[in-house]
Amino acid sequence: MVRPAVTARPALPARTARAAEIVAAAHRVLEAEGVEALTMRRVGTETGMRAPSIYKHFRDKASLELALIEEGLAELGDALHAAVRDPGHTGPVQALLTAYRAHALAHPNLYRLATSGPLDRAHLTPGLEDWAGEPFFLATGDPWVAQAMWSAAHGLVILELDGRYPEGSELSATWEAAVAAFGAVAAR
Amino acid sequence: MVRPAVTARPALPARTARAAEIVAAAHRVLEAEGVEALTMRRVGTETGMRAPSIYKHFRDKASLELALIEEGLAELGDALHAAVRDPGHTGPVQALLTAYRAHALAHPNLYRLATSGPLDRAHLTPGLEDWAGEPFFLATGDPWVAQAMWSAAHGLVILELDGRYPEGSELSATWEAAVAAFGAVAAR
DNA sequence: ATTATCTATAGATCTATAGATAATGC
DNA sequence: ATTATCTATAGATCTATAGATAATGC
Repeated sequence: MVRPAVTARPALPARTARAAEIVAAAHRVLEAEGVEALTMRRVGTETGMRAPSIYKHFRDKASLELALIEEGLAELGDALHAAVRDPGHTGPVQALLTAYRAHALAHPNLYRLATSGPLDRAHLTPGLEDWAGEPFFLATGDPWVAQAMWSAAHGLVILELDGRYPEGSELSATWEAAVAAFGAVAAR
Repeated sequence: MVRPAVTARPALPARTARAAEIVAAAHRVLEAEGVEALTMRRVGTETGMRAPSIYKHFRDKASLELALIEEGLAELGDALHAAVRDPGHTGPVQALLTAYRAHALAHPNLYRLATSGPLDRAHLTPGLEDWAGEPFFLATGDPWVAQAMWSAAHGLVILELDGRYPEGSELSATWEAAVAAFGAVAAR
């Protein structure tokens, strides 16, 4: 369920300056070179240190990745909340889907890391996922329509990022079809 | 675009008996143990040989994976064509989405391998992707609605396979919402 | 003769730890 | 004293090739 009633963005965990630098370096490496380049060695050199030193700031690679995932969800949530807050003349469903696609295409590798594969919820900032998904509830007024629309947006985006659409695809027409479909069942 | 006018399932490449055994073994390993278990060594032992021997039958690991991807697309296409051929009392949109989810959940690892990440189209059997997606056109009557619906189905399924839905999610309600949304814009 | 298989191994990674050394804080 | 860093390296893989040996086909 995409839950309503989450109002403010949950605070991400506090970090020392050095840990924040490492996360920023990892973010740069990931976005510029892809997830297969995201190694402790590469993050180290990007930060100006050796790989083993990172372990003084992060217990293991998974916890560094989790920090990136939280950044990704927070930034995605920011973009989506902004879209439903000021939907313009198009209506909230179209505004939300347009913002979703634009954000994912602008940060493809972080988007993929944050939304694909299993998620270690036990260590994720509580409420962050709900907060990021809340705009879908705000745009549709129904938790199940909201969840279906979020899932659809993810499907459209991830297939585009993975280069999965056959040649000749008119992605804008595909997105318009999704807007029409969910616009037809949104309660507001 | 999800193209119409593809009628018969394209024939998959011919294989020697040994190559077919290797693909079958790889299929078993993948489905039972996940993609990280799909190594040449593991496929070898499953076939009763050593890893290097596989290279007499497949040029490299990627071409063995491509064989699995083609099997996955062919089996998915079979299931979807069957659903639109005999939609029952529910109508084609619901029949198709129900079949899509059921097939993916029944073969999660092969589904993921066949639909996630980049695809080496240059070596894929021509027409196979189009044929697998054709049921979406048959169910909706419009190529862009079809492509949006296929993308949405993929999003719903991949998030379920990845354990991405928050606790308390009623996935059947989410799928019903998707059925309602695309049922509202389908031209037939 | 040719093909399929085997053993052995090159070569390329990666994560993470151990232990030494340098820098910083009280 | 404590913390951050370094070098060195253990340990774990994996893909793919080289070259020898066994099995099969004419």
